[in-house]
Amino acid sequence: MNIYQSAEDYLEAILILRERQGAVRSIDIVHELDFSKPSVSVAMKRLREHGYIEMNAEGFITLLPPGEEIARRIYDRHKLLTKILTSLGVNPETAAADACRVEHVLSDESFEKIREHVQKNTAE
Amino acid sequence: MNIYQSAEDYLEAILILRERQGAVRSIDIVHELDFSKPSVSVAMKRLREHGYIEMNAEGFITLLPPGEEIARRIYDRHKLLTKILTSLGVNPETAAADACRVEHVLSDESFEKIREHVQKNTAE
DNA sequence: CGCGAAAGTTAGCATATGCTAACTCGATTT
DNA sequence: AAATCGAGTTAGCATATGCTAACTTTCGCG
Repeated sequence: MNIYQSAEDYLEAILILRERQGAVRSIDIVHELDFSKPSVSVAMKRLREHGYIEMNAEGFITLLPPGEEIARRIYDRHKLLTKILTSLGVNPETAAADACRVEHVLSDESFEKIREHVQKNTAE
Repeated sequence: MNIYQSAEDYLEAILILRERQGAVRSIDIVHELDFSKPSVSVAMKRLREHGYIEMNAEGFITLLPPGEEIARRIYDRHKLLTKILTSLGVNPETAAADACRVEHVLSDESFEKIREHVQKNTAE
């Protein structure tokens, strides 16, 4: 994986915002992640240059396939982690905040094992 | 908590080395963490200045109470995370590597819930 | 028309954290 | 004694990632 952790966060935020409200601009990400406009602007420039997103003349952002894939992967992990933590009794807000940090650093293998575990214990 | 993540790693490494071999010098940390000598030297200086460790004239390092507490906390978490991941079927090496990263970012609450879960499922 | 707000950008900066190069100092080896 | 080696340090650098200040551009409104 040759992408920065911050890029994963931005791509995930774009996906979340798209699901929530349809169209996504930089300013929405500013509010979602509580970052400054320049930080988001520079990050979007990087994502554009790497082919992860596209921005049209009005500033609306779309995920290109590589960006979509990363966003989806991270967001899936986010939901999975939130699920297992809340199932252990962790407060949903804390679980979501923890998921935001853990989603970037856990190996594929661990995610798969957690997924299997959740599936098994949800199937009942 | 007003300590850097890297400081947690260094303090944990000191504790691990102490348990493994008794005395600890900077050079041991260099080999353990696979960092350069200057990186470790500068980090030890910071830990010294913040009262987390002490170094005698020969360069031997001891954890002062605040450093010991942090090291112990992180190391406990490391072991707990490794345990739960391996119990889910994750390869021990992968589990340990994941634990190294997750141990810094998970909330106290999540750790406690994981601890309870492990205890319950180990008691049988 | 011209003012002001909203969105985006550029420039310059700060911090955490790693690195290499090059030095000191003491011990060991030739 | 001179050279070498091992440990530690300092100086200077690189990168990821955030920020503020200040600018442009566009658009709606009085």
